[in-house]
Amino acid sequence: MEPRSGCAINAAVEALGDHWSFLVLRDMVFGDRRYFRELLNGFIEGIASNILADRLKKLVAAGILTKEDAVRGRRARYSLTEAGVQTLPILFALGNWGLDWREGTPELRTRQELMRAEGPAFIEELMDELRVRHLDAPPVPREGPGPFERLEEAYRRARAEAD
Amino acid sequence: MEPRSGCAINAAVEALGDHWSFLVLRDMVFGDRRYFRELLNGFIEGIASNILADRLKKLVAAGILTKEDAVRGRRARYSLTEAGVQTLPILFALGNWGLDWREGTPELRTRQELMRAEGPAFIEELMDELRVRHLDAPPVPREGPGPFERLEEAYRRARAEAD
DNA sequence: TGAAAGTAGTTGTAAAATGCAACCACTACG
DNA sequence: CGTAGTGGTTGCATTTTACAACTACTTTCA
Repeated sequence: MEPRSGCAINAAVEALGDHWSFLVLRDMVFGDRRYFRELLNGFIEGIASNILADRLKKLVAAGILTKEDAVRGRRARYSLTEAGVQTLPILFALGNWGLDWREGTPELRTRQELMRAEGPAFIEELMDELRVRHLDAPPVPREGPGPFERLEEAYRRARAEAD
Repeated sequence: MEPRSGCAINAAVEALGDHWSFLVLRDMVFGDRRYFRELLNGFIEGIASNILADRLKKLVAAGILTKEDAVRGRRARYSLTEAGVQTLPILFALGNWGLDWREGTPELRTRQELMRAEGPAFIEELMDELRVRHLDAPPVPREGPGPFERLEEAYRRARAEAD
């Protein structure tokens, strides 16, 4: 596909900018989903299987994901590439905007609010953890819970408070 | 339009996430274009007039833009709302990603490279300037050129160097 | 070994979005 | 009054998306 221009913003929009690509990345990152069925069934927005298949194919072609064990009928795992990991700041910026300008269920707001409260260093921490999970980077030496665990924890606390 | 979920990322994608909305915002912000024809003729990617009309209408409906002087035949000016100004970090994140992971013409890379080099404070400065231009905020007291002028300058320097 | 359940998709068809070119109603200006 | 410019709209062809059913293959377990 020929890019419509040499603009960096346009390049990102062409690679990622449709209704589903960002949501696929969101679910891979924050839902830790890496298999076709996992993604298909996990989507709160309800994606069709052919659209998911198409988006995964395009994201792989664009170098944002890789696909392992590509044998038909066998569970094939999708992983983020470094380019995929680097989309996290975009997801954060999108979520941050949506948090201010659109309503959201209290549970779903929690994640974004925590990320915002923790600041930019937290985004870096999440990206490092993604490199461990998806790119076989050596584990980050750390005392206490990792960034995703802290998100989970905040989520549980918010739910407990809501009761 | 019913949102497909209460997720903040999904909210942003539904409001902004199609091939054109981000590019309209980009041209309004960085190209300082605020009129229909200006946008229509200015697009390096070549947008159709009905698509531009539709996107502007949707962005107004979503509270991201406002439209003044809406008399048919008279120049109608579009302005960013505060929600629109707040999309700048998203544009920055998209451009930053595109800069690393896609090719771009040297001229167009300049803007993004400067923004990256100047850091997060520069984004804030740009947003303040947008509030002056679009929201009638009082001018920012400042010695020397403003952030958009500095972008222009860097752009000119890059072109001069290329020759 | 053989049925059942699970895997990643594909296929067919309808609906929606997009792209293109021509056209429209109005205003500003000389 | 005529011409150029304004912000669009209209009609139609093409492309993309959505939904549901179906396929080919593997794994599990009796």
